[in-house]
Amino acid sequence: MNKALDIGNITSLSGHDRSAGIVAAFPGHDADETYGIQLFVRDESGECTSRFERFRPFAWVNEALVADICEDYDPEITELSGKGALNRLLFFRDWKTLRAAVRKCGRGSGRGGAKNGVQHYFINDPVQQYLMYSGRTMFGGMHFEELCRMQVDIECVVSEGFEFCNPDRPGDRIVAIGCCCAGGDVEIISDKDESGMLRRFVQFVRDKDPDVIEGHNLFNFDMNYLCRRAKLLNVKFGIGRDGSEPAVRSSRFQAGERTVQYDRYDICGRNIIDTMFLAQLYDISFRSLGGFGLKSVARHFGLAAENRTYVDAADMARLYREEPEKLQAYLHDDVVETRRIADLLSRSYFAQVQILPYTYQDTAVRGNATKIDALLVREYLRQGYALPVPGEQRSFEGGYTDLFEEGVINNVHHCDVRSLYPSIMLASDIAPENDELGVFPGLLSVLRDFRLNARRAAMEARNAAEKAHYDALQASFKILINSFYGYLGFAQGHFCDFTAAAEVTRRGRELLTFMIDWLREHGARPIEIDTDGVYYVPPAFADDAEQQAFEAAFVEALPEGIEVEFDGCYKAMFSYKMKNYALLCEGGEMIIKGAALKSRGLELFQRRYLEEVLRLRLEGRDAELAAVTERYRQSIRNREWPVEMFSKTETLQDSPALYEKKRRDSGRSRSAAYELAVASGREYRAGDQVSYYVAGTRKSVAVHEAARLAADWDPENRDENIPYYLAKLDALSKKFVPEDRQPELF
DNA sequence: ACCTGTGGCTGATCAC
DNA sequence: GTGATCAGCCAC
Repeated sequence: MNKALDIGNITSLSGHDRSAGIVAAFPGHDADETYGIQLFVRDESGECTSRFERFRPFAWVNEALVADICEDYDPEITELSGKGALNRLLFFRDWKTLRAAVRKCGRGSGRGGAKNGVQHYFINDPVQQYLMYSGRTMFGGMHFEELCRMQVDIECVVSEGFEFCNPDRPGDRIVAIGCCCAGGDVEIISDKDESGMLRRFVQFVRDKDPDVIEGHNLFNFDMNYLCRRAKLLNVKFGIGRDGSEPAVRSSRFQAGERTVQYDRYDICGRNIIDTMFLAQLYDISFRSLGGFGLKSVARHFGLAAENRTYVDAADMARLYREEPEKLQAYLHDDVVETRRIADLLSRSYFAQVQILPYTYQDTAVRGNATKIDALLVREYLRQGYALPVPGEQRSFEGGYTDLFEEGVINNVHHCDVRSLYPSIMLASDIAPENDELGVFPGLLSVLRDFRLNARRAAMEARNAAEKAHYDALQASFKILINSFYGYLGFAQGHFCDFTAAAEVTRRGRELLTFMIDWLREHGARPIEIDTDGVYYVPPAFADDAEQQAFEAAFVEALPEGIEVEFDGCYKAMFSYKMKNYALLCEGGEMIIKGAALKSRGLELFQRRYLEEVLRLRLEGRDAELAAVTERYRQSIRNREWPVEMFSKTETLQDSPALYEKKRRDSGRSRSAAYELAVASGREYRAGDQVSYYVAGTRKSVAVHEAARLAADWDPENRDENIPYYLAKLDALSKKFVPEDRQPELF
């Protein structure tokens, strides 16, 4: 281990107890019925030892509430120092008592902030409480390869006459369970006797005793199906480390603007990692995934199983009867791909869990601002300081975005300020006003140094495993570092500070304005700016030395603590609107940015058409534009495309039930995706995607009436709306093809 | 029960 | 038709 990366002495970051990694922890009682936590710790030999530690769950309250709670629940009281409103820590004899006491404090979880008069706060999970109080972390000191990981996938058949799986329908059933543990072979459990299969699966989990169970869409499909079948068939699904069955509750997972409603399962002493969630989180930063299904994700990362077998899901029942070996091969490939995707995407969460007072499972479903909050709260707790209550929310101004030139521009350079907001916060000492211990700036600065060290270690790594380890480490830190600014504006954070957030962005805008002025004064032409970067046409340089002198002078002109990176030279740029542009790289590669140019809200044919048009324009081949438009027109008229080309995929932000409620209560407009979801009879929930196309023969149709599910497409009886799609193509062509290059109308 | 932020573009719907 | 509004997606 690189010495510079020993986080053992940075207590605010690593937790204050660096003893061996906990692989599992769950609440329980010892022989004399005292409440506590059962711990499983794996030593260097890989052996797991278990021990019980007494632990009293706790809650923060304001002193005014103490007398009232003491009356009924007899907590032990610790006075906390400092100015925060939550200045007493109450320890209760067990979880049940804590919950009852908290209920007495009033409604909500205590995160409503001062405006709601909230005077208490508690962490609603005993294991998380234990981690926060003890300063320990899950898997501390372990390597990713030492984790015992298991992958699961199941195949089901649907009763005759039904289209969708329903585990509560006796005629439906699981026909095969594929699982793989710790890099071993894939095991397929398949039998005529479904109860027997489930019992064998339970035994498999107990034998292998995994720390983590991974699967693609595991929460909303496989776990759900397995548990419900087990219940229906009266099989005890005791896969917990204490032999208990999984617990389930409805929860929400947020990935950027998308909210996914899911059935959260908790297996005692184990962690569930859903690779579909990880893929969605990945896509927030990269926006490159075509879809979130297993096959689509595997293909995107180049991880598809060799000689992959493909099976039509609707054909599962026949396969099960007639070609079971084909079904098994298919399931085998699914499990292999799931494992590979998890290998790639879960490392960063493994790196995080060694720092955060969270379980592994929580680390992979909870947001960044919440994680920063947990780090701050843990340090205040360790130092015996009171917690502040969040102040009242207010909105504030963001980054500076502007556009100075439109159209095709040759020889465009780009520069950006390295970690703009973190740099501003550190250079100008901007921190939450109520952070009296100065933990926020301390953490930020430690994390930044630490990340630079991790990045260096990754570059100097001697083997692939070491490189992967340090890469995951530095990537996780980067995400955490970038979340510090967002945390200032996060209304539920105990240390949020909207004035500080506004000051950060104000200085950012000021800096960008200065950069534009400098570029103009030195003969450059700024084209487009967004928050922390500028696209510009540099002045004509006689040679490389002149360019270097220009860039050095620019760097020199910037304030202390602000670094600029020159990170791109492009042959051409098509500047369309703010946050919307296309770049042609020196090597011929094209980069497209912006909702207007590459949104999933555009049908595939529109995205393809735009790609072709933008490339021709960037390469100065305008003469060929008319032919491209004409070719797309012909394809629409002649019905040449598969349905995927002109169908649209939308994510339901609300459940169909909530949509209908909003329509009734607040006059929400109709929307095709929801109307189709409701009409389908299938159970949709928030976060599900709906693909549809527009049918009919008239150009102007109400989309919500003319829309059809892509799944119901009949290639023998094509009914896509030709005038409607032609009009869409024409609208696009009018926007991106110059008038003199439009094809002649027929 | 859960939740980082603001800024910008587009298409669909709906009242006028 | 037109403008306002909203939902969805994207940039940073």
